[in-house]
This record gives sequence, structure tokens and C-alpha cells, in this order.
Amino acid sequence: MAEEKELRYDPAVIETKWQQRWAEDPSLYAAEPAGCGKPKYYVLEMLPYPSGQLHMGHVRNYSIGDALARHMWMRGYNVLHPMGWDAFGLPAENAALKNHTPPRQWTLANIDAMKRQMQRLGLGYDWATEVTTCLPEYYRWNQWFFLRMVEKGLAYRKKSKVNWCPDCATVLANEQVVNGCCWRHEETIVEQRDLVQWFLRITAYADELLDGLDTLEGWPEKVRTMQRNWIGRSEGTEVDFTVEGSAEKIRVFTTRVDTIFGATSVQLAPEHPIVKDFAATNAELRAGVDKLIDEQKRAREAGDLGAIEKHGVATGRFALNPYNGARVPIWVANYILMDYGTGAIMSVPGHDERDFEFATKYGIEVQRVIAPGAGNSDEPSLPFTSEDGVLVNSGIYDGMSCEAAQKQLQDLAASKGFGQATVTYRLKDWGVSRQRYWGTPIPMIHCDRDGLVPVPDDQLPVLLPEQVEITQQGGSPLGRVADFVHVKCPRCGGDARRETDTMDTFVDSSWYFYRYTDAKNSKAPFDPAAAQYWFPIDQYIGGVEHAILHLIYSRFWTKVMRDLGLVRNDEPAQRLFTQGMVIKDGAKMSKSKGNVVSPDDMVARYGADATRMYALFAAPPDRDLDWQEDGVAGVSRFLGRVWRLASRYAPLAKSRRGESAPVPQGVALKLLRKMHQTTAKITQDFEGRWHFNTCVAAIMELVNDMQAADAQLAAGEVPAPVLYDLLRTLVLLLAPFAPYLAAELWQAIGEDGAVLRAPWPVSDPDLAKEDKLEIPVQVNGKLVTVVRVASNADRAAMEAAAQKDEKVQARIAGKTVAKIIAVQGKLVNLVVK
RNA sequence: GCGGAAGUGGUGAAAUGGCAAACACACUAGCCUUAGGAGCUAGCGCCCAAAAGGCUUGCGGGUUCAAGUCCCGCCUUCCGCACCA
Repeated sequence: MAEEKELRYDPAVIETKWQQRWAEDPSLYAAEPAGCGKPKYYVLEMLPYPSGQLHMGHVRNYSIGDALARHMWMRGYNVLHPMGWDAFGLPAENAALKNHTPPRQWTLANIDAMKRQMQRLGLGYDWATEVTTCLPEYYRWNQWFFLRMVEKGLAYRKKSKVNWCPDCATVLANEQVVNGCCWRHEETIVEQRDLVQWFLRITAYADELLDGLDTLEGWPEKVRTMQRNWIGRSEGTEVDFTVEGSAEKIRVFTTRVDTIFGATSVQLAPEHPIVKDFAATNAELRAGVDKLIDEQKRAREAGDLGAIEKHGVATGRFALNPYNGARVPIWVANYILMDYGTGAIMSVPGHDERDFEFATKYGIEVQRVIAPGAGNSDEPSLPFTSEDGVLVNSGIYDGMSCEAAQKQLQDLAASKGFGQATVTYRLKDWGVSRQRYWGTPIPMIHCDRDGLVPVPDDQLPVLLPEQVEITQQGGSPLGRVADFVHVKCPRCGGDARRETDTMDTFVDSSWYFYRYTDAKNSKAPFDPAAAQYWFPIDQYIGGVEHAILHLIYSRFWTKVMRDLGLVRNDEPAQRLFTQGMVIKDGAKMSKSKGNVVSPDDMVARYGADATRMYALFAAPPDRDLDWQEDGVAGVSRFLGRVWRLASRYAPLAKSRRGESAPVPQGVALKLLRKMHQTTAKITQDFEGRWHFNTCVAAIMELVNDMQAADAQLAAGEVPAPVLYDLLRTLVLLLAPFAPYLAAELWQAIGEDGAVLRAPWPVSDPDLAKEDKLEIPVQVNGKLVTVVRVASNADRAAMEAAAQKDEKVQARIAGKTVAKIIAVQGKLVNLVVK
């Protein structure tokens, strides 16, 4: 049968054809100017690192975003749907070492390859706004922002303990250390080094970053919680204890100043500066402290600070409690961290579990200073950590509530000058220096006479030199480029040296989505008016792994830009969606697991539409997705059925599309009804739940119904105009999920223009409504039968129909019907005794 | 330890408190044929030889006319946090 051969769905042919047409007409996916009169919609997916290969995680992320963008286009919005490249970073240097390809060349070639993959997938991006972060046109604005931050005191240099990844041969920000290991080298323990580094003062926005989370109702609660934990705000009190026989003071931080009368020791972090003084004349103490430092370091490196066994050494010195003059021993303990609070605590074993454990071990006194509140006379065993109680053994504060006592003790400390209320954060300033080549040069100059001098704005960008030899030696590779390093001081004109560190690549991704709104601007990072039109992002879509990295940095950056007067929004993204991982054989798809499925391979075998549609069909988007190739084949077969069905009936339908049809009946009515139900379901899902898996299933049901009616369709039982309506709506519903096939069939049914410009179908509730309903009938909650009633049947009619039924009769014979529950349109339940 | 998510057929999964397993994959049987990774038809949770019937959403309780769904307790898995004073 020769004609059967023609009826073969060949995605390669269809998809290449449309890919070419779309390439020829970039306006299809282009954002329109602000004055276009349509409401705006900014849908954004996280930009990829150009490794050279898209992986399935990308395909999933971008299929979700593209479906949404297409839907919004069809809903008549002015959609901004951009894409770019997070193009700086270490892999380019590693590749340079391995294949002697310059990082720039390697990166741009990868971008080329990945862009082709995206285009092959049919993702509808506005490539006119493409952003590539490793190009000077982009990174000069990183430098510009950096200078603004220097001016505002938000960028500064200091020596401190920093995280050093030996594999990256560079420092890392705290956010980039995961369980004591490098976020890129999961097996590599991050070392602590003392280095002078550049920091961005993200802590200046700590409270705003925390409070702003409450306004981000469109963000997953999980991400908000992670950010709250990361910021780690804690209100408390700082109190100075005097060192006995010395003028020195030890400042402690506590959240429970109300328990201070129960402080029976002061505990110092092993690296506390005063410990060094104590140990200077005490070799035994020095040895003990060194051991504690070592224990702490090892625990930190094991990423298991929480499990460290508590050890301590007594210093032999004593401290005086400023509230009552009590004399308590000073200890050094391995569970006290120098980088939190003041690096010193007052130990209250009666009311803190950790202090209790330590005190018990070393025979330190335990005192009760909090008792349960009035009307509760029993004395709970120590440690009693509740804040719901009253003070005892605390002098004039006895009987006061914990909360009231805290306030009074803080006021006293403040008025006497030995302490005050403070807030402590876990969040630290963002260390942005990297001792690497392939990043944005930090635009600063070191002059012996003038110190640190910013590069003047008119000398930006500080260009990253080409032809740099990449080695694995320590120190920044830029330091070995004489031409780069030697520079005249902009202030005094004398010989000076450039800063040779580059910026963390998370700087690039902290504001890239603003650049999309005005990507070609050479005078400013972007036009504030453009940003104001498009921002905030209506829907951001990406992986949850960036919850405390990119997603906190970019919130910070937005607030800085707002304070610079560049934007008016406080937050970058109104709504955030984090899609689940792609799993295969029970593990996350990854090279190291060897379970990677290549998108190219899938596209070659089954086509882009099938690959994308499977990524949406196999699981709801927020859940993990199990990749099964048979499933992709199944979706491909489905698309084949759609194609054949449409091809078979398109000629007839389109030739008589304008004719008026009689009121549909029989199979025509049935199909029309299904069509309106499907439209309603999918429309609803785009507006809310985003269960695209069931959207695809609904389209399958519609197609199954149409196919089951094939004989009637062939016999002309469905009037041509109705048939046309069915096919047309099917294509429209398919368009966000299978754009290639939709474009092809749109043409096949004789429509002009792009399906993307056609309005999204509207479901008619009257036509969606069934005329007869099957109502389940239960007796005592157990299903007995199903009765058919008119869809508008009231409860009485339903009850009557149920009681008339033979099976029900048999079941209730000889019993008393105590009660009948009838829910209109739902069910009837007879309660019998 | 704290917080969050999840646990449903052989598999991926579906179900505003109202017929559990839609839609698909795999499998079985049949048809067709240009022998394909194609198409079509039928079957497919478990127990019982079949029917009739009974059972079934990790486990145990509860609320309700009615619970996969709500409440309480527990188990398991995954994710985040974890001596943060």
C-alpha cells in the first residue's frame, strides 16, 4: 500500500524544515518594545555553563520554560524569553591544560555547539538578547559594579581565613564549600588558609535578605528555609568578662543572658587571640591548645564539626562576671568556633546541653538559675533549656521571666558599658577573589605611594589578556603576565601593579538577567527604563542546587543595584520554580555514575518534540524524573498517531472549514465535549499546578477518543467544520509541548502564520458539560453500582435512581435505610442498619 | 538531633474528602505487513480453576455517611541544616 508509506511520521524531516524557517525569522521569539500595548511576561531559565554538551537536566529545565513561554505568547503576552552563557570558569582552564586550546576559543566553540543543540530542540529564545559573560562587553560591567561597590564600602580587602581548594588552586566562598569539600570537587577537602582577599559586604543586607524572604510567596518554601538557615540571624547579648589580674576583657556572645548568674566558666575558641597570650608563658597550655586546634581543623575538614568529641583545657586563669563579680575559670574548648559570635562564650551548664556535657566531663560546677514558671513547683532535671520560666539564684532578678530579665540585663550592661544587645549572623561576607585566569579581572591597582587605586571608569574594561600560559602553579596566572601587571598609577602616574585576582563567576550570574533587557548597551549595564519594564522576572525556573549560591547572591546584587538607583524592584524574581532532578537507574544522571543519556542521541532517534514531551510527561516538573528510553519511544509513537490522524483528515476539514454546521450530535458532540474538557484542564494547569504530565495525558486521551471514532470520521458522521475545530484545537493545545509538530500541522490544516501567534483556545463550559453522569452508589460506604442520571439531576432524582437499582435493592433488603447522602453530580451513599 | 519532601500495580505515574490505579511503559494473545524500534485489536493490581465474591494506596490508631487524601503515633527513603553559643 503505497499510500501507507506516505503516512509515516518523520520528525527529522519536519523538525529540520521548521528549524530553518524559525532561524530565518527571529522575530517569532523576539520580545516587543515596551509600548506594544500587551502585558509583559518575563520567563527565565537559569543559564548554563557552556561545557559543550547539554545534559538532560537542561533539556528538562528548558522544556518547562519553553512550554510556559509558548503558552504565554498564545495568551497574548509580550514575552521575554532569553538565553545566555555562564561562560567564565575553571573547566576552560583545565581544557586549555589538556588540549592546549585557549580558554576563550574552547568556550566560544562550546557555546556554538550548545546553541545548535538548543535550536535543534526548538527552544524559542530571543537570541538578539543573548548574553555571554566571558566577553568584555559583558564583564566590563562586572568591573563597573565592583568599582561602585568599592565607592560604597561594599567591596573591600582583608586578610582572613579562607577556604582553599587544592584542585581548583583558588579560594572559595563559604557558599561553595559543601560538607567541608569543594562544590566542584566533591572528594576534595577544602583547606583553611590565611590570605588577603576581596570581599563583598553581603552582610550589610543580611536583615533585608532575611525579611525579604517573607515577601517571596512565589518561591518554594524549601528554598526560603534554606536561605533563612544560611543567613542564620540570632539575637543576643555581648558581655565583657574581666580577666582576673589583668586589664584585659573577654567579650562573650550569648542568646541567654538571663542565665548569666549560672555561668560557671568562660570558654574560648582555641584560636581566640587571648589564648595566645595565656599560652605564651605556659608550654603545657600551648601544647593542649595546639591539640584542640588540630582537632577542630580535622573535624572541619571532615565536614563533621557537629560530631566532634568535646575536649578542653583549663587555662589556670579566671574571669569575673560583671553582673555579680563571680570568679569563674577560663577554659579553652574545641567546640567553640572563632568565626561565630565573639569566639568566646559564658558556659551555663545548668541551662545548655553542650555546656552541661562539657561541665560534667571536666567536673565544672552546675547551677540552677531558671525554674519553671509560677504554678509549677517541680524542679526539672538539669540541663533545663526552656526559656519558659523564671529566674532563681539570680539576686534581684529572682522571679523575673526570662524575657524580661534579658531586657533588663541588656539595659544594665549598656548603661554600665560592659555589653549590649547585638545580632549575630551565620552569613559571612562573600569572598570573591579567585586566583585564576578565566574570570573578570578585578579593576584595582596597587600603588606603593597611593595604596589601592580603582581603575577609572573610562579605562574599563580591564581586558583579560589573551595568549596566557595556563599552568597549575600556585598564584594567579595573570601575575605572570608582565604586560598586564605593570601599569601606571592612575593617581600619581608612577609605576604600579594591577590586581591579578579575578572575580568569582557567581558575580557574572548575579545580574545577567538584567542585561537581557538591554543586551547591547555600551554606555551602561542596561537602561533602567528597560529593566523597570521587564522586572521583576515573572517566572524563574532552575535547579534547587543554587538555593544558597546564585539565588542569594543575585538577591543581594538586586538590592545593591536598587541602592545605586538602577532598578526599583527589591527582589529579582517574583516566582521561582525548582524542577526535580533527572534520574536513571536509581541515581542522578552524571558522568561519574556512567548513566548519562545524551539529548542529541534522543533527538536523533525520536525527534526533539518526543524528547521534550517525554521530559514533561514522565513526572510532574517538581519531582525527580526517571529517564526511560521506552517512554520516549512511546511519546514518539503517540506523536506519530497525531500526525497520521491530522494528515488523514486535514484535507477534508480544511476544505469545508467555513461552512456552518448543524448542532453537533452523537460522536461529534462527544468529541467536541472532550475537546472543551481538555482545553479547560490544560488552561487551568498552566495557571496553577503546572502538572504538565497530566496535560500531556489529557491530550493523549483526546487523541485516543478521536482515533477510536476513526470509522465514524471516515464515514463523515462528524461534520467537516466540527472536524476542523477538533483538529485546530488539538494543534493549539499541542503547541507548547511539541512545537515542531504543531507548526507542521498548523500548516497542514491550512492556517497561515505562526501557531504561536494564534490565540489560546477557550473552553466553553456548556459544551464541556456532560449531559448524562455516571453516579456511583454506595451502601454503607461500599461501592455497589453505578447509575446513570441527567447531569442536572437534583439530589432527590439521584436518590430515587439509586434506590430503584436492583443491586441496591438486593443489598438493602430487610434493612432500614437510616440516612441517604447524596452529593449532586458526585455520588449517593445509603446508610442502612 | 532539627526541618522539609516522599512512600500507590512488574515500571513511570493519576486521583478539589466522593467509582483507587487515568495516561503511558513493559508484558501476553491475536490480526496486518513493505519484517519495523511500524500499525491495529484485546487482555493486564492481588486472592480464588472460573464466576460470584473478597482484598488492596509503608505500618498502627482516629475523625467522617465516605480517607491514598484530614488528625495522632510509628517505620523507611531522599534532600537540606546540624556543638552557631
